Amino acid sequence: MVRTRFAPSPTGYMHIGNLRTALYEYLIAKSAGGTFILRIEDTDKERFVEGATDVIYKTLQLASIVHDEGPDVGGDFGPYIQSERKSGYLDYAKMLIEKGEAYYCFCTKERLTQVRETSDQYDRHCLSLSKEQIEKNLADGIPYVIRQKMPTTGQTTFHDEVYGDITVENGLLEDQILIKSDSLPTYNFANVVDDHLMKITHVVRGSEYLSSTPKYNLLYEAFGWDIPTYVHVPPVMKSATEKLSKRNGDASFEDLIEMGYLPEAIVNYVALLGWSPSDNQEIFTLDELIQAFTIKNLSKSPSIFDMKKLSWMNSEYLKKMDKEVFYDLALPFLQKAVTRDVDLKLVASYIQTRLDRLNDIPSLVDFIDVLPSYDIALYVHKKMKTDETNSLHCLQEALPVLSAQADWSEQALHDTLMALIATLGVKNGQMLWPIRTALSGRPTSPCGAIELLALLNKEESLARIETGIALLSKAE
RNA sequence: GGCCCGUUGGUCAAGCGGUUAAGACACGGCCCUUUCACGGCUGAAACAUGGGUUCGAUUCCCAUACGGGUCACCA
Repeated sequence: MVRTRFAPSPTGYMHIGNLRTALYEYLIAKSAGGTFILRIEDTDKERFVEGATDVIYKTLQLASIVHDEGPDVGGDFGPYIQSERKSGYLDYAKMLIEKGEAYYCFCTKERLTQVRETSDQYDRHCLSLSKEQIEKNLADGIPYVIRQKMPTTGQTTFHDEVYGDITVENGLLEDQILIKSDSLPTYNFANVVDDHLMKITHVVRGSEYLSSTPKYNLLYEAFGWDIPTYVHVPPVMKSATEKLSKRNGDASFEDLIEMGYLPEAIVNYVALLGWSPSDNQEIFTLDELIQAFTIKNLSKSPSIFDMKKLSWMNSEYLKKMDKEVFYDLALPFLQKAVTRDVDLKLVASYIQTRLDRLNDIPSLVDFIDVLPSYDIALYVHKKMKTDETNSLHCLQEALPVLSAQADWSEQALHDTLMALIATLGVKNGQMLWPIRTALSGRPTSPCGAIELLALLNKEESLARIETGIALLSKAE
């Protein structure tokens, strides 16, 4: 039975790399029919941020990465918040002391900084303390930490599913602290104990933990516990040399949502940053990801987050979306930009295929409310064979005909204009391009001249065409 | 600095000793279209460098370069 866990520390910010790690953990579990667990690692009191756990719940929920066990949903291996498991860690550390694998250390911080000036490792000063001295120190209430006793010779080799076998010299490993002087466990220690107690089979985490993994192994061995399968994943980068981070002000998952990206699109994109399927599929539902996911297709090297490709993927999701669903999503954005009485459902159908993000909607449709001031150079279009002069002419011809038009339906407008075009002997574009321009005041619009006429009402259409005529006449 | 890891087009990436070195994003061109977009077609663009091993290296080994990580009573 595969069991994975996502073990964030609540800092109030869920960056993309974190999200991806959670996703991979989820996928590894689910692709094997296993269990995905959420555990909150809050052993650092100083870094605790109020409400940060909620950010984690919210993000996972939005991303549809649902945990089977966790602080909010419970489970057989709780509590799932480390600060609530506190007493247990000390007992386990003492177990190690009895086995001779760990020892009390009473060194002061001052002494430690002094030691570090001449050595890059702790000098094991307290390892040689006699039993009596230790008892006395303890009885006197002298603050202590508990350190793991590392072997000084030999090597430790561990296996990682993505990086392969990695070997390090034991002599390089410091006697790391297991229990801090506040009696709380360090992250590394709490991790090992909890992963074992929660029966975690696959430890999935960022590659920055690769260097400390030998220490983990030694800890498992000291306890006589089974070593889990390690899966280290490379970081998500902002550029070749910078990681994506809060410090750099880079977008978090929540920020991306706020920018108008769909959670499914973000999850899909992020899955492909560092993992690839055996075929060339790119658009995946979460279920399809579960089906397709394999650890062996995980990449070793860092990947740069590309907003452009995310945008593309988001537009793919938008395009595939059911019309009604899209309309519901788009409506608030449409209403933000358009107050005129037009068929917003129709507008939504025009913009659905030409949109990267929902937030781009207002700038696409705000011309409907107010005709922007524009340069008459917009009337010049080489391919349409239009210039200021023939544009003016066509608009002048169209104005009376449209004024006389009673049926303002798209079909009727189409027939009328086509008849006019035939009468005048001009090309379609020479009539339609100027009208489109006069109505939108923009180089591009979500639809063509006829759709625009029908969309805006007769009065407004005629007024805009008159504005166009006036502008062009002035230039003559 | 020691140790560990990484390096295929601008970006994401496939590749697992013999390939015309896939595909996607972005970019250019063409077609379609009343604009833009969508869609279709198409173009340019890559194995960090140097040594080995081998009949043959992008693939294996070793150096070098560059980049990253790690060396805490932080996670």
